[in-house]
Amino acid sequence: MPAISPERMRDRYETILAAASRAFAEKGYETTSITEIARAADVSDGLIYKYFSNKRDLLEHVLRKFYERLIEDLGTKVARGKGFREQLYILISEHLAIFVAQRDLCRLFISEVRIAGDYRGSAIQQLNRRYTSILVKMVDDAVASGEIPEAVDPRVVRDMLFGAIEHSAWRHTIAKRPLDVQRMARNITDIFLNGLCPNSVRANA
Amino acid sequence: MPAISPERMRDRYETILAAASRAFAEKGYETTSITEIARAADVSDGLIYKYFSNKRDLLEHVLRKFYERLIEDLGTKVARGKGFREQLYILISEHLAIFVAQRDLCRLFISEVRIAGDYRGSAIQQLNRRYTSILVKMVDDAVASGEIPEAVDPRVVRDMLFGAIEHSAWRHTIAKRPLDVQRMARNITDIFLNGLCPNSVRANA
DNA sequence: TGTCAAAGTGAAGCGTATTCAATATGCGTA
DNA sequence: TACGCATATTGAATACGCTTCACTTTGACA
Repeated sequence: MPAISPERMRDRYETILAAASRAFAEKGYETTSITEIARAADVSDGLIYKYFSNKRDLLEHVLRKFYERLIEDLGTKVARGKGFREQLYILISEHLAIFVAQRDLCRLFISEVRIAGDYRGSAIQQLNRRYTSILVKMVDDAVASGEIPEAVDPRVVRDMLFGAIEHSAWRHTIAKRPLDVQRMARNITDIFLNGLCPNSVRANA
Repeated sequence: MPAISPERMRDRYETILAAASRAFAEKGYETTSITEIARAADVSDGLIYKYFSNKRDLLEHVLRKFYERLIEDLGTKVARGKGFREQLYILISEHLAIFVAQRDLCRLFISEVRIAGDYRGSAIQQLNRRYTSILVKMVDDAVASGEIPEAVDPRVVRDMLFGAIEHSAWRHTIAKRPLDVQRMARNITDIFLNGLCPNSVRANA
């Protein structure tokens, strides 16, 4: 016999989450206080702790919601491409586009999630796995179909590619410089596909 | 007419800096308190604020010292290589090696420096510029000598390469998995030089 | 050896996350 | 419709950590 209907509780949860999302995205995690979030959601400070175990947990829920949508979107969009080369371009440009469309949440994710000591094994890491596995599968398929050499390790490609994209986008994010998604996506795709010195001997040193 | 000799002040400064460096590297920035650092350096809490303007400033001095040594080392080591390909391999493997030798300070750098709102224009960013300019110069020279095509934008390469290296190393850092520097350096160098699909048509979409 | 500018102290101030005892609310029931 | 009670909700108290500041100690120099 609950004191309140499940719908209302769901409402409260969503309201707090939305308020936190807006505040964190706008002002950053550290500089946003629980009191501010509480005011924005029109609840008391204490109530937040009935819905979330602490401030960090609140952040995690915010980013989880954000990430979940991303995965769906990327999966369907990449699936439309035919062949490895086209799919790679789509993945890169879509990933870059997110940095433009959701700059503040991306900044929040990169600056706050990474540092968490408990990232390993966290729900967010699970989501990251699913997100990046889209690329890993692409590379696996391309190796199987002979589009790219067997020597290529999909996990190395994954780390390199997402690192390259995020670092490139990050620069524009903090500089608040506009980011030409198409151009950058073409640049990155080109280097990944063809390298800096096409047609040269493999392996060094 | 100073109350104390400059040497002794220098000593105090170094002692506090060393204590902070150890503590931050070991426990992280947020979880280390000023009181802990003060105790480790055998001074009072208040004195730290005579040498550093605040906790963040203390962190910045720690990372600056760390970075300054890196720049010197990388510059001289890369200069030993002959030609772009060899120099690129050296740069990548040396950069990766730092993550192994100085794991904790690297983690501190990546997790704390990036997020700072005042990163742009900071002393640390200046150092980062100098560090990455080693690669930019390499690429400029390689373009000039015809080793790589003119179409390649050195700044794109810079962002991609350092992003790729750091992301790859980061995974091993947080997982506390050992990192095979030679192998990873060869993998990364190979993909950057030759790409995933060697000998194919340029540009997509 | 005395002076005093500066090094050094540490407790108080302040801001914020978190807890908890008290209160208000509204669902289920008669 | 009204009552009982589980629980949603409150907000003041607590805890903790950075920072300040009024005061004390030190030691270089005359």
